[in-house]
Amino acid sequence: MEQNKDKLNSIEKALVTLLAFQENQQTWGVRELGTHLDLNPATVQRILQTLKSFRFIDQDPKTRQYRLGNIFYRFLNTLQSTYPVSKAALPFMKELQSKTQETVHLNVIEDMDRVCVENIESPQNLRASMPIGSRSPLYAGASSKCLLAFSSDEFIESYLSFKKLTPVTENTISNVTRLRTEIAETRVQGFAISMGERTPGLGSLSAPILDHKGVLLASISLAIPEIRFNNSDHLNFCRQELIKATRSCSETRGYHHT
Amino acid sequence: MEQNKDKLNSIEKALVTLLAFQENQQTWGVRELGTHLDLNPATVQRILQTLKSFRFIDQDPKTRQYRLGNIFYRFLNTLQSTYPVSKAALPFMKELQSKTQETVHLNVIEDMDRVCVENIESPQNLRASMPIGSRSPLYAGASSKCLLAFSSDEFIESYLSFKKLTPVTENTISNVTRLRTEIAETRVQGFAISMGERTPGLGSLSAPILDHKGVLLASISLAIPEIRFNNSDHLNFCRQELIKATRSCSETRGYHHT
DNA sequence: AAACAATGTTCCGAATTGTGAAACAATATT
DNA sequence: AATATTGTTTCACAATTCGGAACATTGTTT
Repeated sequence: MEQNKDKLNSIEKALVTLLAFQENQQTWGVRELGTHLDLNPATVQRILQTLKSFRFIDQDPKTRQYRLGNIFYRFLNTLQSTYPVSKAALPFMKELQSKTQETVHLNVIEDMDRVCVENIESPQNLRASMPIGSRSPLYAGASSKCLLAFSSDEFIESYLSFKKLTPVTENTISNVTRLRTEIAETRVQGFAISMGERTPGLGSLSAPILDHKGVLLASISLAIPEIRFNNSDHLNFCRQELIKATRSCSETRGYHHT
Repeated sequence: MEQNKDKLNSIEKALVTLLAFQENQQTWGVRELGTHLDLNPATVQRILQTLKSFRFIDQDPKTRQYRLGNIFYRFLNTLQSTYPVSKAALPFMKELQSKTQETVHLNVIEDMDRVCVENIESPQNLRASMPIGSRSPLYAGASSKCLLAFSSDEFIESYLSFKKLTPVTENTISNVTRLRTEIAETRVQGFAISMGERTPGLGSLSAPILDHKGVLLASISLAIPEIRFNNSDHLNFCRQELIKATRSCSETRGYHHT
């Protein structure tokens, strides 16, 4: 753990500790976490006790292991008030779901991943699911590709130069050259499309919300089961309504179409 | 800010800083936050910069003010994997929504409030909305009263002895004696019912999920628009299905009905 | 049941870091 | 343009944090 004059080391350790609690390892013991973070167990113990006293961390009485505390639900509420695009997009998403009868979700980029920040599920019996908080890499699925395509050139280059493409499904793009082609196409078309790249049997369409400077804010996406995705009338209708919704929403953010 | 040998002061300050970002004040300036927390501006600045470097905090380039970072969506994902009741309840919630065609939501107690941790919306045009993360006091609405009623006696006494009841709507209970009566009734009936206490025009039913020791884990609730709430056949059907769902779910947690 | 291993927790002297007053840089207001 | 307000940086000093070791608790093996 390297020293840096701009950051408080103690707080840094606490944040790194919190970030250890992920979907792939939800619970940690003190010594286990110490090994993982290269910190002395006594140090970890103190950090965990401080986090626990504020309920950022909870301790299972049975196993004595530590896990994330429920207080994090509080921050979700704050986030949805803080970022105007969520609030702005919701009415357009509702109308879109009403017209298409498909699952609609809103995504943003967070730490080089796509993350879902709002969703409205399809009322149909066969429907797609996209929980708030779910993540995927920026090359798997229409939402991700759309977000990547409408990001700044700097971001795209930075992402492509370091990111190793690991396929999510057999349909995922795993070739940088191919991905660059998709990015270029997406920019021209104004939307992204995919079939089975992230979840087998599930297709999606995605289009961006842009601000008054043309900067990407988020993407609205439709998640469509394959059987309905393969109906070209339905797919075209969905595409048109999606473009309409994202354009209208972008205009509320000051974006001007030329 | 009191000294305590068990907690790391620096980390404590960071956590208190994060907790300042709430729905009622989403953005803070450095000096403003310093005044609010009774900390020197230079101290706050360093804390914010550390939090920012991990993206727990974001700075609006235009206003230079600080707000919560998107990374908190990451923790929501972890939470939903961590707590078994969420995963356990989801199939029962889905079936309940299917049968009743009403909005179903799962709630837990967090910091003396009810907080929504899962939801499945009704497919009907007139439907109730209950976003994940939304909160209310433990005396307003069926979910809250259900959670309170099935909490430990210690918790109930502690809550009632210090909490000032401020009405949410004109139908909210604002009298402690009345609330105690409702708690007793709820315990006997095994479910709670309310009409317009939290949101005008919206009724709800709620029943608890209990573990093998009869300890409260969460409550499953149906949110029903008033027009359908007033249909007694529908309401009775909903109640029966709700009780069935929560009992079945409790049994998966080892609860035994006598 | 006893012995051993592993884990969470606490203590205390040494080492390191965090703090706040003041100055500076950037932006907003008059 | 001048002034006020805010975010940011610097540095000497005070305060806190750290880690090794011991202790307490729980789990596993014999």
